[in-house]
Amino acid sequence: MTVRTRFAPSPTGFMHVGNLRTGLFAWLTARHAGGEFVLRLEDTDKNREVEGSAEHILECLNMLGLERNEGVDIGGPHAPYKQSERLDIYRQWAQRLIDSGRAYADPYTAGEVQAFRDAAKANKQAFLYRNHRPENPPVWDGTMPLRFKSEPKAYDWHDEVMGDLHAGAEVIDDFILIKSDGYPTYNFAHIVDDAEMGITHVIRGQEFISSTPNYINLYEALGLESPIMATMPHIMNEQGNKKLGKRDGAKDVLDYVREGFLPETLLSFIATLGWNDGTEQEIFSRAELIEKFTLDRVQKSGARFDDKRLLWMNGQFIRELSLDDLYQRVEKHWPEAAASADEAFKKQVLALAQDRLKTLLDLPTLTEFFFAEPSPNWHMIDDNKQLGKLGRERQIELLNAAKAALAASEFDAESLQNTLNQLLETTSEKPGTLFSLIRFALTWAPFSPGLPETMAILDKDTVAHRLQSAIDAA
RNA sequence: GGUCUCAUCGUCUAACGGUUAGGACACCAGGUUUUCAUCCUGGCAAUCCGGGUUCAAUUCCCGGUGAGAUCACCA
Repeated sequence: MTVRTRFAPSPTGFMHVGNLRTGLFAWLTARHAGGEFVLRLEDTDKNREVEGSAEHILECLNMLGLERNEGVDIGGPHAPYKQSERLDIYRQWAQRLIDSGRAYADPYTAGEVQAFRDAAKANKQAFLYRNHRPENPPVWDGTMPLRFKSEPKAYDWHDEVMGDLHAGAEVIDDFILIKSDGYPTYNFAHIVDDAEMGITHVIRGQEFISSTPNYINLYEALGLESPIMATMPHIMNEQGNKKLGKRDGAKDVLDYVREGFLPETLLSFIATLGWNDGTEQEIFSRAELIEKFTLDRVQKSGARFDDKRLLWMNGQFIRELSLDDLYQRVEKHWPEAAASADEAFKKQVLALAQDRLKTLLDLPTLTEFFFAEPSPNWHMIDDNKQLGKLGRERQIELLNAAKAALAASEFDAESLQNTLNQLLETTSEKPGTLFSLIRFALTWAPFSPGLPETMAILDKDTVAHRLQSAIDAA
């Protein structure tokens, strides 16, 4: 049997990590088994539809490299993959249920149903429509909701993640199959589509666990075999007390990319949020995930999104990149002053910055002074505990000595290190003071790469010029 | 309120009856002749509670407690 999974988002807004992870795990399940992955768009709620969100969903999947075998963007043997274009299909399946006496028209007004609901609530009971099932429902003419005539009973079923689950007959109800606007509900449409499309593994969020018995009841009524179920635990918000959602600060996945996170970081991070391979490996490449992912190692409990860990992981991935690869990716992130710099120079700078980047957005503050002459700010030196007590006269004296020594030095990093070491001896200063002083005079930055490397890239003339500027500004 | 699910360091997690309860992030300390970072070393820190079953429970069972989900003409 070919494993076929699907990701079936509704175009009602942007994708956040919770949505995306469900899609990722469905994709991984298919890829791991050498199966097929289908993208279906569940656009049956025209009121909540948000323009542009279908494109956004595709952009997210493409960004992470979750390619499809069939789907709304590329078509396939089960097209269309957009539910709003499959209305005839749902109507045919609905007719079967009507014919077999398992569906009926809902004659109540919205207000009447609401009254039933309120009564149940006042009674501290769960609302069940079937307690109000009409004795002689009218013929369904498409202007009122069509409901499933359920056969309440208890169910035991297996879930690939959660294990063996159970629910009593009291959760089975007559849910709506087709709304009065002619569109099917999720509850009906997804079952029809999964059957038509040959989906073998239904992978979805925990919020569906309590309605699963209803789905099984419908599968039986339709004479279908239930697919394999896999329920993903929720990703929780930062406080850990609520499922992550748009209203609680869940971020657009694409925002992470805009903030300088690598797609491979996101992939590895989201995958390991609730899944691991049982070893002590912390970081996974795309290929490793495909090779190692199995649903039975998905965590049962919800997990929180930890920004600190994401930041750490991004740094790890950045450091593993080749210089050329990293260079391509930071193209849009250079400081403005770097606009006129040539590629060879920028690559030298980038090589020094690579170990310091947590996100690609860190690049400007880390490299600005390589491209533009910084303005001297002697407060930085005066405020430094070691340097401050040196006194202005001694500071100038040391900078002059440095200037003279460097003027006579070769300008590769190794020679510069030797020159600096000699200067240490002739001035009898500690590296902590002498090197810090020179570093400030050259960069006027709170931190920077190593001094010899920095000077080598800056070149001899610039170093001489900046030291003089520092002395002049004192 | 009914129903369902879950429960190991602050966080993400490993240990499918026998371990000094392991790893990672974060945090703290030290090292790599300046800073920031990287890298290395070390440290802090957990089995929700109470009963069982067992020679032995993080692990199995029961009961609490806590947390989450669901009870829509949303998905």
